[in-house]
Amino acid sequence: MTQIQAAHAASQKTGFSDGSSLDSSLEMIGAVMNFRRNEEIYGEGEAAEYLYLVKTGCVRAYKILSDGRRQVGAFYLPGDVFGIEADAEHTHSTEAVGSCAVVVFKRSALASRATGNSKLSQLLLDLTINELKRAQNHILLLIQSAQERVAGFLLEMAARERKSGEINLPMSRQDIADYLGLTIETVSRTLTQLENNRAIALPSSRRVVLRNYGALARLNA
Amino acid sequence: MTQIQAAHAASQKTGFSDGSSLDSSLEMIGAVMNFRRNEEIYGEGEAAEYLYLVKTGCVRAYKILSDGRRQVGAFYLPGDVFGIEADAEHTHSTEAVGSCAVVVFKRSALASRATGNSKLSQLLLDLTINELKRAQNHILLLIQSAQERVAGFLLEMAARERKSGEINLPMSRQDIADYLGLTIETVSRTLTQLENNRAIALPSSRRVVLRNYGALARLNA
DNA sequence: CGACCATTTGATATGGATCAAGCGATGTGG
DNA sequence: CCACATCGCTTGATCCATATCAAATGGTCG
Repeated sequence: MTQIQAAHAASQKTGFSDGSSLDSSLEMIGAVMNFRRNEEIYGEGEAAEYLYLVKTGCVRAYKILSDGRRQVGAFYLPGDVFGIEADAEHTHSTEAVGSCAVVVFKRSALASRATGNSKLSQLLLDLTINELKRAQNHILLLIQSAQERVAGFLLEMAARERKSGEINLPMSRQDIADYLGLTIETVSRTLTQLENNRAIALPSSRRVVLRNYGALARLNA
Repeated sequence: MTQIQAAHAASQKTGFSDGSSLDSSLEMIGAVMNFRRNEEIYGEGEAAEYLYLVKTGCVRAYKILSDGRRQVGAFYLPGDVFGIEADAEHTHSTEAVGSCAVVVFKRSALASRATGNSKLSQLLLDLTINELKRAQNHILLLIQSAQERVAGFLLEMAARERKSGEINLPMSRQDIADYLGLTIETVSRTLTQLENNRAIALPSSRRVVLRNYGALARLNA
């Protein structure tokens, strides 16, 4: 299930019964903000008063380790909600990957839309469970080989982009490397290997055509 | 914060105001079940009607990949609640590491204890956020070197065991290896390295004395 | 056109996996 | 109570996947 689908499902289950999607509901109660490439949205450790819905562009959540290494925990695409990965404080910093627009709203503002507090809690729970599943899937990727990680990443992106066949990668090789726990060189080499195996085509470095879905899926857990 | 503390905090926040801890509250509404070493508690994909509270022993949550590799997602110790890592179905299988006792109760049974449904939702949300944080920490471990992973694992266990200084490992080297994405040989070698560095002592293979906490912490993110 | 940045490609080094053997503790049958 | 089998752990030797170091290529923007 993609995040968009999850959000819709969550809105169904939680009483947005006017037929509107979660994102259009939230859009009405929040302000749209625009961020430029690499601009910080919030920092790790900040109070987590707000939730965010990606309208356009892509957001990365990351941590910097004491020795300077960077760990990218997630990428958020249009329709994804982020900022839920916390109770009192955010556990990651977030930045715009490229220029992007997000809807920002106070957690507490949700209460006025949902009929009764339990609906709000249910929505937050659904979103958190989604985030947990994403993290569990990420863990699964990280115990595998470089080929398996890259294939898994491409399949994940393809599932989320929803235009089956071709993926547009908004993020750099370095972003992907830091997400997969690999180096930029290994990511690049692995992509060329997959291209040589006819599993994918790379019309440009940020576009990936899935040529042999089965071959990729076989590399996946 | 340990899971026990988290559970207590959760019970405070969610209205178990008679001063009892979460686990003793749950104990009253669930049945105690005993499991033998390696006995399955539930399987991946099963309906997730129940929640579980560890009374004694240790439980592992894991997945088996298509090629037979095993991924241990978490260890649960006394005071920990597990089974929340899911909405409709469990995302992992769970087994008793050694013989253990758990309190089992229906999710829905929580409602009768909590005063009003929102309290229940809040409790579930707190537990889920805790699980999410655990997963995020796990991700952080998996992008690091073998030494860093093992050191991080020991520190995590020490924090949870709460008898600072000495850790009792209920799980085998294979369990640890599958949790850390390493081989059993590498886990073993890394532990002996840490022993040679005077960071730990190993009175027996399942007992670890933390001799130089700072050295371990320096290996940690 | 030229400078800059992202990406690819190449050569080499290395950490952890793999293959293999030895060791120690625990339990079982004689 | 001892001899032996078994299991979990450690240690050793070698191999390989990925990191590291280095350079070339390509794409973008002033």
